[in-house]
Amino acid sequence: MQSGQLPLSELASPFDLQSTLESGQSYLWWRADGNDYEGGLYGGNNWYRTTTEVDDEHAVIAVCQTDECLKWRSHIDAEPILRDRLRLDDDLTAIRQGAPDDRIVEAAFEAYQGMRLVQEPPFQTLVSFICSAQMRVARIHGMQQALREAFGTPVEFDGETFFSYPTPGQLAEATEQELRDLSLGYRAPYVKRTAEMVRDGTDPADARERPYEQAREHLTQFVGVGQKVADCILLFSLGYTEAVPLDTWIRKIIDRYFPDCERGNYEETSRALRARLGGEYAGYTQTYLFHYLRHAEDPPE
DNA sequence: CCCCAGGCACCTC
DNA sequence: GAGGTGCATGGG
Repeated sequence: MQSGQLPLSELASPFDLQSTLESGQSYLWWRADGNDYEGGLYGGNNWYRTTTEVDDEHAVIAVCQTDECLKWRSHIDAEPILRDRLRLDDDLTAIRQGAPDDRIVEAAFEAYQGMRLVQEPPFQTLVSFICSAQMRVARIHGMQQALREAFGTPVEFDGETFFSYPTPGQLAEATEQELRDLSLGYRAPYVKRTAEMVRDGTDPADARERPYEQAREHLTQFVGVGQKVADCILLFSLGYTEAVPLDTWIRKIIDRYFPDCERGNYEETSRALRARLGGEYAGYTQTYLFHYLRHAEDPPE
């Protein structure tokens, strides 16, 4: 067992673990108290866990934020992985300066200071967002937990047994009925067929070689992936910070705050909102707006 | 009973 | 390419 502490004072910008992991970007971590996505408890001292693979070995990573630092425990040296997956080196000040000077954008950045985009493993993100279609955040997370327990590999950690996220091969071997039994509904065949594609050599990470809009188009070859899900994979896994996924919440936000960006189809509306939100880091701003307006009781005009 | 959730595949035209 | 329809499940 290894452990470490990463002083928050060494980061370029503030950091907030809970909003980063519970803002609907990633469904690949779970809280030690089991109270995922139930809100409250802001202020830290919750351990979050996930798994990773190093040289075909499965490892658990546990992380907890205190007032002064990010503490971690793991089978491996987790610091570089945390730095990467939680984008600890992002300069939020610069990102915020590139965002538009709107009341609603200011309020969102102010409400969740320190929230980062995540950068999660491509296949796991791909499956997570196939499951996300017409589904609530808490249930998407529950589905990923169910997939781990049904098809992942057991990993011992701190005297408990956890499960790795299933590999493409492990998921491809699941039957459609087994996936339906986990309440995946009509997404079950999408997950199975996509897992088969990845197992057989089509790598979602290959999208990285392409410019943004071509990368989005490339990802739609996977079954169950349309433009919106493709944008989520680009934004939350492949480092395309300009990607702006247009889901039901963002469409409400467009109606209310950016009606001039509505262009009647996904591609053009996305392009207009991307420009409106500052271009290069538009997806960062979008993620703040999404999280803020989904929880705000009394949003400003 | 209704409506909705980080939509997509498939079908017309 | 634009526009409809069916699709699973659970919560409010």
